[in-house]
Amino acid sequence: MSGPYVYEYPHPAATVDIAIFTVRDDSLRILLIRRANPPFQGVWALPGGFVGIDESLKHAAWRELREETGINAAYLEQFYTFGHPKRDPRERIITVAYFALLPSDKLDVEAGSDAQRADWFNVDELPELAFDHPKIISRALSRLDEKVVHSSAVFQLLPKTFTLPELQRVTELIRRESVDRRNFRKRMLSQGLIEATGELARRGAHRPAKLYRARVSA
Amino acid sequence: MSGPYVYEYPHPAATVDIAIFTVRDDSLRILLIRRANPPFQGVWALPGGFVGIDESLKHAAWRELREETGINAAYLEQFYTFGHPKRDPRERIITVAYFALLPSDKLDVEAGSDAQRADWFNVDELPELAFDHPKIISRALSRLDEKVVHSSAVFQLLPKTFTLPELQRVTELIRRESVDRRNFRKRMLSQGLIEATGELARRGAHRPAKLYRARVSA
DNA sequence: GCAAAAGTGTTCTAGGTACACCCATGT
DNA sequence: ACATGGGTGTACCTAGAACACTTTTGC
Repeated sequence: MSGPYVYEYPHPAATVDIAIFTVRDDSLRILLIRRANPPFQGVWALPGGFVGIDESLKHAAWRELREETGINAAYLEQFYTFGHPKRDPRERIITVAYFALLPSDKLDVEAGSDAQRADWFNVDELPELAFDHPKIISRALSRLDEKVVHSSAVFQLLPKTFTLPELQRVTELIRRESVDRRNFRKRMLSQGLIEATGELARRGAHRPAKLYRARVSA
Repeated sequence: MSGPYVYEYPHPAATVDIAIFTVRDDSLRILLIRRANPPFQGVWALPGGFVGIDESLKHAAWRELREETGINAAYLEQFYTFGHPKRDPRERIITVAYFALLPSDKLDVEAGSDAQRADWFNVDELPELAFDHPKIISRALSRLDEKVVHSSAVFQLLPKTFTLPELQRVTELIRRESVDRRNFRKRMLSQGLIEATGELARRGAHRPAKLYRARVSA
């Protein structure tokens, strides 16, 4: 399995890039890695890599996710493919972009341990980014917003059990607008997507919040 | 610009495929072409082709659209990328799928003239299809459904002016469910997306319908 | 005048929004 | 006791759903 590989016509390279989101320190965060090699050496970028010639796109995305976070259970969804001819200075590279949602309590040491190599950035305070990654992230964020409105994907960003204020906060971080607490509760509880565990979360000098879990969809 | 092209690592090929929709003879139709060469010679398939090495994905999609229909004005949107390693028996091919919406009155002779080569198929009566094109079409249809609910893309399937019953019919063909005429009218007119032209459409032995046009979004 | 499709209004229901006070805890 | 954040209910409004008769035309 080593080159050279010869084709009659020029072929682009294919990669996957992953926007891995989580909620941490009261902000929506995305995992970025510092590029070890040119081009854009030392610049922050989305985790990603080449698609194996016999590897499905989703498999490549899972593999990258595992390599960067140590996690192999997460919500993973393809959202767009970027293929501008000059988006990579080396050669023509088409990248299939995925986003992944990680529960805040599953953050692996691997990613957090070496902030020189990988770090979780607040989506509102992004550093300079390699390639067309600002565009990719911006599209990932708007897709995430749609997801939160029209599906139950938010739960993927929370631990198995969570409180309603936590759920509301995550929603607000993504939607970028705040909602009335009573209306939020009413809506959530009437939709039947969550159920109380019966436990309480004692988290400070105030009344404890009830814990809920996402109901497995029928 | 001729081979051979040599790479250190194996590269997939990249194509675009387009699901081109229109409404015709009271049905939602998709343009298919009969494959002239192996694999799947003689079998119906989505129009599509290889992405030029210096060509953007969207440009490739426009080019294919133009080549197959003669049209170069239409609603065109990328919706998913298919990359299963075995989806093409020849080599690894990753295809970026687009859908296009054509107004019923702009159908070009090119596509209609030679039914041996290209034809408009009712989406409910599709022939046997090459590759993973059934999967691509199925995904295109569900995306189209979402579009119709959440955006004003439907207008792209209609002539510049149209009647409310026509608009309703197109919506019903895509959504696959019928709605009450009065409620449909009320909703459309209250949204302010259409405006009356003042003209009437005399189309048979019955009361003529008012013509409307889509309002350019503010 | 008859068949065929277009046009039109009201009532009911459900979901969304606005809004303010009491409750359980830690210190 | 007090500061902090969690929990709760009502009134209003808007959008969607159900529903039947009249109008205009071509033949």
